[in-house]
Amino acid sequence: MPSVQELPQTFSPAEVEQKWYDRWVERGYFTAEGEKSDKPPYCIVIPPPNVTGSLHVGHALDHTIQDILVRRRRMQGYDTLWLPGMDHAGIATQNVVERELAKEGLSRHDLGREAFVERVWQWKAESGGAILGQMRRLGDSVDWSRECFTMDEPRSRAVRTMFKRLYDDGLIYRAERIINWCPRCLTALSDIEVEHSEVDGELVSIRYGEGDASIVVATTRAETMLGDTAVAVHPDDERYAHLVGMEVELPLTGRKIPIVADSHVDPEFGTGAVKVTPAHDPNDFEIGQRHNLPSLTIMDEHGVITAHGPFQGLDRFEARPAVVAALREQGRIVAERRPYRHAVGHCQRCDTVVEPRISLQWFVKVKPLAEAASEAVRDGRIEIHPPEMAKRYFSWVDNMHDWCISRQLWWGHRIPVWYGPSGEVVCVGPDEEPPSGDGWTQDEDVLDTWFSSGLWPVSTLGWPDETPDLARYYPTTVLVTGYDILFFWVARMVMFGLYAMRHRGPADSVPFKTVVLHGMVRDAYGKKMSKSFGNVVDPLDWITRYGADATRFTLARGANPGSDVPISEEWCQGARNFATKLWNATRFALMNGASAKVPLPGKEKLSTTDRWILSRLHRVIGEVSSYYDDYEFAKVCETIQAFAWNEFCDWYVELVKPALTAGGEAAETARAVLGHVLDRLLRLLHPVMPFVTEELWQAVTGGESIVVAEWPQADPSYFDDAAEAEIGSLQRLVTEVRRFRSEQGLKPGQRVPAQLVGIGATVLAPHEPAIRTLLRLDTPGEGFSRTASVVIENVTVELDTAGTIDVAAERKRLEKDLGNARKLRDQAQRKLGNPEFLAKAPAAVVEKVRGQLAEAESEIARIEGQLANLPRG
RNA sequence: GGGCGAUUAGCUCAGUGGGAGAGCGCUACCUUGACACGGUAGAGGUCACUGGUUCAAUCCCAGUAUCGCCCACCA
Repeated sequence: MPSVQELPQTFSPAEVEQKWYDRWVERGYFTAEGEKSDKPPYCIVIPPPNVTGSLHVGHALDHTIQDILVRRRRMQGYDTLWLPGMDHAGIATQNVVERELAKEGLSRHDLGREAFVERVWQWKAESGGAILGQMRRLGDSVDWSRECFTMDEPRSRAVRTMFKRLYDDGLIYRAERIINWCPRCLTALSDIEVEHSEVDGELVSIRYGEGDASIVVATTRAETMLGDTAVAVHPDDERYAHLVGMEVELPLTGRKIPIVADSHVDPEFGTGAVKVTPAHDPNDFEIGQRHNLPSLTIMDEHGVITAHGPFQGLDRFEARPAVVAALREQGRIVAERRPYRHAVGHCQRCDTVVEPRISLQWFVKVKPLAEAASEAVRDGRIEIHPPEMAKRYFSWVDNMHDWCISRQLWWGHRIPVWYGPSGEVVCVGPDEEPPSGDGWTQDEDVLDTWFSSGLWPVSTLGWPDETPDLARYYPTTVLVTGYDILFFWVARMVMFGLYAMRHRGPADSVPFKTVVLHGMVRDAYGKKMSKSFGNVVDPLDWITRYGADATRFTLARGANPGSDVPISEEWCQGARNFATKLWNATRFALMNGASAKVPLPGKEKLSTTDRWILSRLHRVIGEVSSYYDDYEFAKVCETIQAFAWNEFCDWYVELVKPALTAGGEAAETARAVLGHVLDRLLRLLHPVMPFVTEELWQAVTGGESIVVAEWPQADPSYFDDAAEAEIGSLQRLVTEVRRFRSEQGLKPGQRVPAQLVGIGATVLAPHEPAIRTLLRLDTPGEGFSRTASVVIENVTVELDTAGTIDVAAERKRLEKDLGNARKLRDQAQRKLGNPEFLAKAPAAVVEKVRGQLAEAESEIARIEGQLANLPRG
């Protein structure tokens, strides 16, 4: 425990952080108590970061919020479990490792499946270790004894169990359907892994058929016409009624294709006729199903044309202009619109244009799961915060398509299905032996990475086993994550959690009771962070230069609910400055013998100043506690900072200095109050700034650790309106005289003889010594000559400025103030003179306006008095 | 195309049916025995626009404009 002497002059975060984090872990503060605990449980599972890469500032925000919640609950006496872990991040990680291999001139196929996966595990070991180090630097109070990985043995078992159960329940099926395909990653993608963005394309209208039997279709993807198997028109479209049922010749191919009527077609768009390519467009696929049309695949998995003819071997983007050119040559192009902006799907991981493709894949039948997930939020078993975000949740779960879960990757959970020599299909549970014998092979594909993430809240607690942790910590209390993965992750956890734990009944099968969504971290101008823009913040860099506390404070300070989080280095410096301010205030207090170990004297012994700061402290404790309860982290930070800096440091410490210097009973009391306030203040701030508060709290209290200190309680018996009013009045007096001194160019250090006329009759009488110290006012001696005066409420401060004062400037200033005061008075009078106002406004408001009028009038009197006191000339 | 949100000081954002706020930035003065990562004082805003409701609107309602985000199978 550092003593006064050991507390160095400035705060150096690096040493303090390292020292305390190690000690916290050693002492087991972060380890959940588990079944033996008699405390209420509080559990958060971490959104597992991808093993690939390192933590970015978005993680820092996410972790800061979770750590704030967990640290506070720990102090409140909960048995807290913050469960850490990482995600194998299938496609993302595989891509990273493939890129590494490419540097060596190798592809994953050169290594083969087994060696490649081995290589990814190696990568995971290095990269994952770095992430754990970053979490320690941030101060994450996670339970390291329970660390998980989505591909470790227990989690893999959970995945296989889930797959098996869903399969047996008929909620997982295999089918040949049109799916999103990335021709670069060479895998299927789910709907949400496709990002739509607007691109400039070209809309060409092509005439199919000849003469009377011709029809014009419009397309942005001319190359797919090679795979057309029909043309569709709306059933009620009279323009084409005579053509329905006929066939037209498809240009370039010589094939005849039918004209069908389908209500999907919008007669208003384009020519009202659509070319139908069932193999390469999801809509057309459905039209094809409805009309029993053949699907003609004309591209391979790389997006290269396979159709026989002159276009064979061309990439889809080369084929497009080539096809158009060929059609133009035949006079088939009747119109072109270019550029034509339209939305095109891109692979979330590599930005390649996604190609709809018919293939055999595994799907989760989401309807029953999604309905349950929707219901859980609708009926309040899960609360989404901020509530506006629930709309997005509903719009997604209520309109979800079946989820394609198979991926043609090597890194991930291999699908636990075996195929027999005679076409048998066997889904193998985790505790079962796969069928052996000739001809049996396991499915080559792996599961979508979100399949295992969706199980995270159950799998990390030991599911499918009924472990003590699962019994105790499920449902988890809060889930904290960015709104960007509401669909990817949150909705799926709800679906899977409800399903996996349904034996517990509706209330206890939800994976978490509250979802706290935060925004994205942005730069100081609200711009998205991006490498190319050069505005990316590395949290470790800030931690190194300004400390983890400052970094965390900056993030929490920006975290207003429902909006993105802007941060800047300057603000981080400000947060660092705040830590330093606290450091020095504590040093000052300790240097003067402050301690939280001595009990606070009885109220009758406390000065008004003491009672004021205690009143404010206890009100702030109450406010801040409810801000914590409401996930209002920005307000938590703001309120604590404003109290600590603007009230405690700027006023209380300054006011108490004379007493401390003088010694005696008042000093004794002040020391106790300083200790009391710092103790509470530090505890209140600890969840946000864990390190500096620990270091200082140890020095002030000598307690074991602030990590396990009790959460401060607001004690209403300290609320003291009279003391607050009195100090408010004192502050106005001091500020007004300071203003006068500053505007009159009196140097701050310059002592000025003054008398405080009338102070004896006011509540400020006992504060006269403090006022004189703050304002550097000497007691008047021989030859005192009043050259100026400042009037505040019932006190006139008469000053001997030993020279001329700038009367004109002062008069100008006072007249401006007078104008403002009169404006306020007139406003209040107008209201009070309005019978309708008096009749209809609530009594409290009328009272308030009366108060404003009185205040304005006294202000006017004050200023007029001061103007009258101004020396002439 | 559908949905959501925003518009308040130079910047980023709070805020309330009844006298416009914070942080940073800016200006001036100050190395005062905790702190210059500091202190004191100050400047700066028709609360996007237009209508409506109300005794009273920055706040509620409608519309307009601009910006942002999400969803989406109009070729």
